[in-house]
This record gives sequence, C-alpha cells and structure tokens, in this order.
Amino acid sequence: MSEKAASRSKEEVVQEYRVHSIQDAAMRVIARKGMGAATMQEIAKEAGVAKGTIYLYFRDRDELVEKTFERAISELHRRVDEALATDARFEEKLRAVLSAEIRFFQENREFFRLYLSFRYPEGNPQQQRRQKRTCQPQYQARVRRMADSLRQAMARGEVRDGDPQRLAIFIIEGSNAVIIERVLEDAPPPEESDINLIAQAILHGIAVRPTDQRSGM
Amino acid sequence: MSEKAASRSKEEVVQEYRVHSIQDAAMRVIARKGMGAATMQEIAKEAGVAKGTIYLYFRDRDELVEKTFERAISELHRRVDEALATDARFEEKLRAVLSAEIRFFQENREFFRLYLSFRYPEGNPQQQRRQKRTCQPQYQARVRRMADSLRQAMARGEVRDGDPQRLAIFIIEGSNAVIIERVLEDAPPPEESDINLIAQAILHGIAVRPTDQRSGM
DNA sequence: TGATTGACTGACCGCTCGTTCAGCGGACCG
DNA sequence: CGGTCCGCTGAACGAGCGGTCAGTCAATCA
Repeated sequence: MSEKAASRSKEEVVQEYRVHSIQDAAMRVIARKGMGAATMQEIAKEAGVAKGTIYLYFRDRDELVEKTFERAISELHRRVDEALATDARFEEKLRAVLSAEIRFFQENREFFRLYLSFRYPEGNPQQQRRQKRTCQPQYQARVRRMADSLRQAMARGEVRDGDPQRLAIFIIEGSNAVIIERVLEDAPPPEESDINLIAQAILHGIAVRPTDQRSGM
Repeated sequence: MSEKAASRSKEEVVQEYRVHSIQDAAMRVIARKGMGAATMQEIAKEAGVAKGTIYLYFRDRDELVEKTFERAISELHRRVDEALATDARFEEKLRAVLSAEIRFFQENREFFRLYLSFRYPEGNPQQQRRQKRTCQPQYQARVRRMADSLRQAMARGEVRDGDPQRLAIFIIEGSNAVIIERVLEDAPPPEESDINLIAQAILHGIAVRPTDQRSGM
C-alpha cells in the first residue's frame, strides 16, 4: 500500500534534501567569504554537487540567496513570535526574545553575515528592488512586532511614552550588536549574564539612580 | 621668492584636489551602488577623469576604498573625540557625541554605506586581512573610547557598574541605527528630539519608574 | 536484456570587471 | 618656434563570474 506513495514521497524527500543541503552550503560559503565573494562554483563544491545542479533547484543566484535567507529568518521570526505571544509583562517578553535570539544566532553562527547583507542591501537598483520584496519587509516586520509590544507596554503603563518605532530600532540593533559580538567570541559568558546586561540597559538605562540601592540579582 | 615655492605648491594643490575629488566620487558611487557594485569605470566618470587616471593616484581599487574610508572616518573620530575631551558629566558628553554623529552623518549622507562595508567586512581572507589593519582598528577605537568614558563615569558613580565593552557596543550600535534611520528619512524630526530620545533610553531606560514624575525637558 | 529516461555533470560562452600601457597633446624651455 | 616632457587617456587584455546545454550513465521499464 505504501509502494507508490512511499516512492513518490521518497523523491520529494530527496529533492528537499538537495535543496536544503545546497542552501546550507550557500550559508556556509557566504559566512566564510561574504555575500559578494560567494561564487556559485564554491557553493556547489561545498554542497558536493556540480554547478549546473544548483540551477535545477534554483532559477539563479538571487533566488538561491533569497530562499536561503527566508528559510533562516522565518525560523528566527517563529521563535521571536513565540516569545512575544504571551500576556506577560514587557520585561519577561523582552527577556524571552533576547534568549530566543541568542540561541538562534548561536545555533546558526553562519547566518549573521547573510542577515547583514539583507539588512543593508547592495547592488544596483534593479537588484535592490528585488530584495525589497523579501528583505526589507522581513526586517520591518521585526521592527513592527517590537514596536507593537512597546505600544502595548506604554498603554499598560509599563513603559514611558516615546516614539515606538525609533525605540524598537534602538532596542533591536543594540541587542543585535551585543549578541553578534557574543556569538563571535571564543568563550562567551553565560547566556543569563548577557540577557541581564541588555535587559537592564534597555529597561532601566545605565545611569545610577539614588533609589536604585537594591543589588541586582 | 614665492615663484618656485608657489609653483611647486600649486602642483601639490592640484594633486591633492585630484585625490580628493576622486575620493569624493568613490564615496558617492559606493553610496549609490553599494561597495560590491561600485566600478572603477563609474567612479572615474563621476570624478570626470579617465579610468587610468585613478591609477596614477591610487595603487589599486582596495587602496582607493581604504583611503577614502580613512579620510571620512578620521573626521568623524575627530568630532567625537572633541565631544569627549571635556570634563563634563557623562550625560553631557553623550549628548555632545550624539549631536556630532547626527551632524556628521547628515553632512556625509553617502558615508554610511561605506561605513557598514567596513564594519562588517566581506571578501576573501586575503582582502579581509588587509582590511583588518584599517577597519577593525578604527571601529574598535571607537568602542574603546566609549568604553573608557563609561569606566570613568562608573568610577565617578554616574553610571552603574557593568561590562563597559558590551555597554559601549550596545550604545554605539543602538544610536547608530537610529541615526541612520533618521538620515534616510525625508523629513527627520529636529535634532534635539532624537538626541533626547536616545539619551533618555541610554541613561534611564524605557521602563516607567514611580519616582519619574517630572515632565521631560 | 535492451531501450528509455532524466538527474546530474562540467566544459564552455558571453560578459564585466580591475588593471595596463602605448600614444596623445598641452605646457613649458631654450 | 621646434623639442621635450609628462599628466592623462581609453582601447585592449586577462581573469573570473553567472549561466547554459550537449553529453553521461545509473536506475527503471517493458
């Protein structure tokens, strides 16, 4: 009974395996060489296939890079959304998001080079217009999510009023920078330590306050 | 008596003018097209000279880009250093630095693309090793300066204790992101408004505090 | 078992890029 | 005014890229 079905499924599995192994190879090569210097030849070699094979699964280089980026970023967004989907206080949400991001970038160390290439796209306007459809919306969705959480928290009186868009950008990029720094380190401190540092800075700032005499945990 | 001296000086002036106009052209083209897509042909056209002429003043493309970056970033560092060179309280220093950065990126709107290319360098290891000498030290110097100011402020009891390196990265990248966002906007809000937003976030965080009942400014 | 298929290959093509260099022409000298 | 210099030019070159496609061969079919 599973004869035909299994056979068809097997082909699909093989296809998916090929697609994923090429995407993984692309990610590794881009991480090593940078977006501009990553050639189809080297990606193919890394994936253990011939250059022409890639074109059986992806229209061209742009589509390969685009799909590779989307697969990774959607996983990050899934985890961040999960962290934001609770009714907890803003501080708890923030800590959950930071934890999710740290783990994600730790598990996907190669991803950040690709992430940056899409965050600040290059290429001629034609290429950029193409990327706008996938990269900018992805990033802006992230900013919007954070901004929405901030607005909620402002409405609840947990967070001071202020431009949520700008604050979201400040929080995301500041956190990102520390997380990337952390991921690039040989022996990073415990996850909790960096989460505390970032969350403290975001929530209460760095200035000493007279009322702030409790020793932090 | 100024006959010969003037003539020699005139040649030097012409040389310097050529060098600078080529660097300015490089900056504009990189801003338009991105680091990878900026060709020598287009830079030459933008500068109003022939392609070969560039090679009379720069060994190769790498040297042109490197020198162009250094000229711009050293101007930014000069202004930031000036802002940090006082004995003022940390808050005043921070505001002065933010003001300097906002003005710099506003006056050099083309620079940020180049800045990012050096902040997260691409290319093969050979090219990267080359860039390490100029880009990473430049960025790390910036982080170090901020970290030093933080350490001072901690010693004076103005700023809570915490890893100065990580806090400096958080502050610089968070601010940068907002400033770049601001520079890319068509009608940015008044400079003071963004400085207040960033300084507030850095110094006192975003959380509402019971003791924080004064209306801002 | 011979025929057929199609996933896979890699030599090849057209193109663009950074870099070179033989030659041009205006400025200056004697 | 003819000769020399030299800053400058842009056609030409080689390297290296993305993308193509005729050919290969193991798996499958009849």
